[in-house]
Amino acid sequence: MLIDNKNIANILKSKSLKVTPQRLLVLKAIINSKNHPTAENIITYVKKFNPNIGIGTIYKVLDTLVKNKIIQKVETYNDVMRYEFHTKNHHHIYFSDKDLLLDYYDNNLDSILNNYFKKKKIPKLNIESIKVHITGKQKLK
Amino acid sequence: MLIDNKNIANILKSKSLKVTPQRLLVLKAIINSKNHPTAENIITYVKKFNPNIGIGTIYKVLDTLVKNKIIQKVETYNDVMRYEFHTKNHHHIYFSDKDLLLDYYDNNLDSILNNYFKKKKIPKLNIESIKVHITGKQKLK
DNA sequence: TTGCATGCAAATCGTTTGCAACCCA
DNA sequence: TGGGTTGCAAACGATTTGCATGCAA
Repeated sequence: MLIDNKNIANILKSKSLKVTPQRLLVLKAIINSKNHPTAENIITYVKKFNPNIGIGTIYKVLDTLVKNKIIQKVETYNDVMRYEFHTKNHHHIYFSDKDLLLDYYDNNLDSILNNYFKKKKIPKLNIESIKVHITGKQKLK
Repeated sequence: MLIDNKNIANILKSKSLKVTPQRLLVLKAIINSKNHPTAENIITYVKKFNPNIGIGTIYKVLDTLVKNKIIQKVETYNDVMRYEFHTKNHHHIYFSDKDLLLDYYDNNLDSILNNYFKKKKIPKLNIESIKVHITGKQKLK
């Protein structure tokens, strides 16, 4: 998918959100980011192109995007929020030695898990997503 | 496992940590808690038995316990820390409609995943744990 | 035009820190 | 006794809030 401002504007329009330069910038920051930017990462990126943008505005935009399911919050072990573009199901690999979180796509794994939980029903739960979180350290050699 | 102060003291001693009333209380709060208490939950519990304990002390005790792998931090989607007693590998079920996080034990699932990743090596990664995170909503009927 | 969005600054709140007094081993 | 631990209060830092102004539709 090629990303330009028109594409991003369409994402906003599809949710009946007003298209503003601030929202375009914030959303572009997240889409262009390789790995789960923190609010601080996003602020740094956005300020390069619009130094006058308010921090509060950025947080409000992030909140709006999350509420509209355009982006989502990522679970973390420390206390800063990370965000990612809302995309198809994927898993996470966490390098604990580096506090680095990578996406991991594996259709094969997805179907194994889906089949497993299709058979093994969990009482009173409608499953919406099944994600695997792998923790490890970098192999040195 | 029956838990009394002697058991908890032994956990601390096994890590060569000094046994103090504050540490006993904090650790007891976590062990007795059914589901992943926040620091605030722990503070409330502990203050019932020792109103004079300092908030800073509680955070320092939590930090010490995490560093000694007696407890661990739990990944969350909001910005408060949650803790759990360090125990054998388990998975999490998250009820998004209630912000409720439950433990899920499944040896069968564990071996499926371990076998899968034993075959499918991930480059440059020494896996330490594989956890499944299931998100869903409560089934209404 | 009009209501939603922005910029700004103050406020909030969970967590951390520094240090003197304390107390477990 | 001595070094790790505690209590306290101030500091910190990420995020939120309120409000006047601005701007997209």
